[in-house]
Amino acid sequence: MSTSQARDRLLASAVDHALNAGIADLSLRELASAIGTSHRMLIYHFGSREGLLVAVTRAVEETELAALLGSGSEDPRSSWKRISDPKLWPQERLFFELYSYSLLGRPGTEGFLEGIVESWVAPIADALVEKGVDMRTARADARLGVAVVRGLLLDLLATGDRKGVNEAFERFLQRTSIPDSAPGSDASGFSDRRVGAIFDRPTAAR
Amino acid sequence: MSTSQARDRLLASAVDHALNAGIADLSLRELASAIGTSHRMLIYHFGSREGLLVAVTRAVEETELAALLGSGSEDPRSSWKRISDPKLWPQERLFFELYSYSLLGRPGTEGFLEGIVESWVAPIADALVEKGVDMRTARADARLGVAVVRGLLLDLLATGDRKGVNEAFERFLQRTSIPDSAPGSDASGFSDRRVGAIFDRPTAAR
DNA sequence: GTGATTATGTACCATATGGTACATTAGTTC
DNA sequence: GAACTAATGTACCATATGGTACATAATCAC
Repeated sequence: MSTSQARDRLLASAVDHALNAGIADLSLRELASAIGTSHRMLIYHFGSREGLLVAVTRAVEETELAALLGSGSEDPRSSWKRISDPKLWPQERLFFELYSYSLLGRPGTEGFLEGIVESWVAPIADALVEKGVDMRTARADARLGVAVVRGLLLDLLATGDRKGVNEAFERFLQRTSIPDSAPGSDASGFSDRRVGAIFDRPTAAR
Repeated sequence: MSTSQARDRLLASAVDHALNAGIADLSLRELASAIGTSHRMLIYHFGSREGLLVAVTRAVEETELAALLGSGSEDPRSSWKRISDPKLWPQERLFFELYSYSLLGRPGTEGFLEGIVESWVAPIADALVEKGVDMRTARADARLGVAVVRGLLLDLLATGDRKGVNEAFERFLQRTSIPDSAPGSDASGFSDRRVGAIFDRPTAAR
């Protein structure tokens, strides 16, 4: 195993290829010839097939976190629009593929599930707490929001029906805020007009 | 390929084994020895590895529909309680595994996505419409509900944290103006007496 | 019982796989 | 330019895989 530029390039290519072809039944030789190298080189740089899987898994993990938490504060519609953009579909498909491998304990993907919920929930919940929502409710709401996003992404990837999925997301928003009516009549953090708090990062302190 | 009792038994065993071990990297020989037969027999009864995959996929599909839509009308809490029962986890894990394979176009799982959203959404939406919700809203709400369930299942499978996930689901119910379950006054649409409709497999909007 | 169909066992094959041994080239350091 | 290390190529190996050929047993029809 090595840590070099060559390795980095190879990894980038490998991830890129996995975005389109998946990673399940990918043999070293297939992958190698697809990205213009030899299976010998993959083993040289990653130690083994499993080592490669680990590397790809970590890369996807990081990309996913970055991509889905977005940059800074956004209103939820913008967040959703960005997240549900077809350009990200391969990334998300791969995410779910690795998710299921990890659920099955497939070697090389062990760490993938660690914090896969918490790393999204925590920042969202924190933001809600800052708005005065009690911690318990905030966490439940955040967790629900994450589930909605992931559930709708699954739908979107399967059906490709952006319109229908967007309407469902819209309903989620409508139901979780009290548009224009008396604030304070709902204990939910979502009752804030700026529902986007859900997607704020912790660092986007306000 | 054949259609016999022997085949049925084999299929049942295969599904059962797949529930624990997944189906991705399952070789015919592994599976065969695990369920007490020979890889020769699997090929005899299913034609090929892919044929076996198709059979298993279909079985999982059916089981999933039956298991998740439940029997008869229930209030949403009961439905969720049943669906999120640890006994069903292997089933659901396999469901998500096949979901991701199908997303990747893996041979043998092609049909899996067909109606994978619609077959759940339609009956729920119908129930909502019968309660006076307009069709468009009903469909959006139903779709959201399906996403919530699947999203929370993903969470549950990864974290095993029933308590936390249950709280999130509870928040969903609270927000959907579903009053604390008075049976019959259930506006969630998760209760549906016409379960048979489920099997009229409407085709998905792809 | 006989004959046919179904079911299973044994043995094999061509192929692909992950991994290794060993040699060779390209770069960098001194 | 010599010495050393990183990078790559060639060739190979043991193993596992899906699938097949062929023989054999079991089951059932008549």
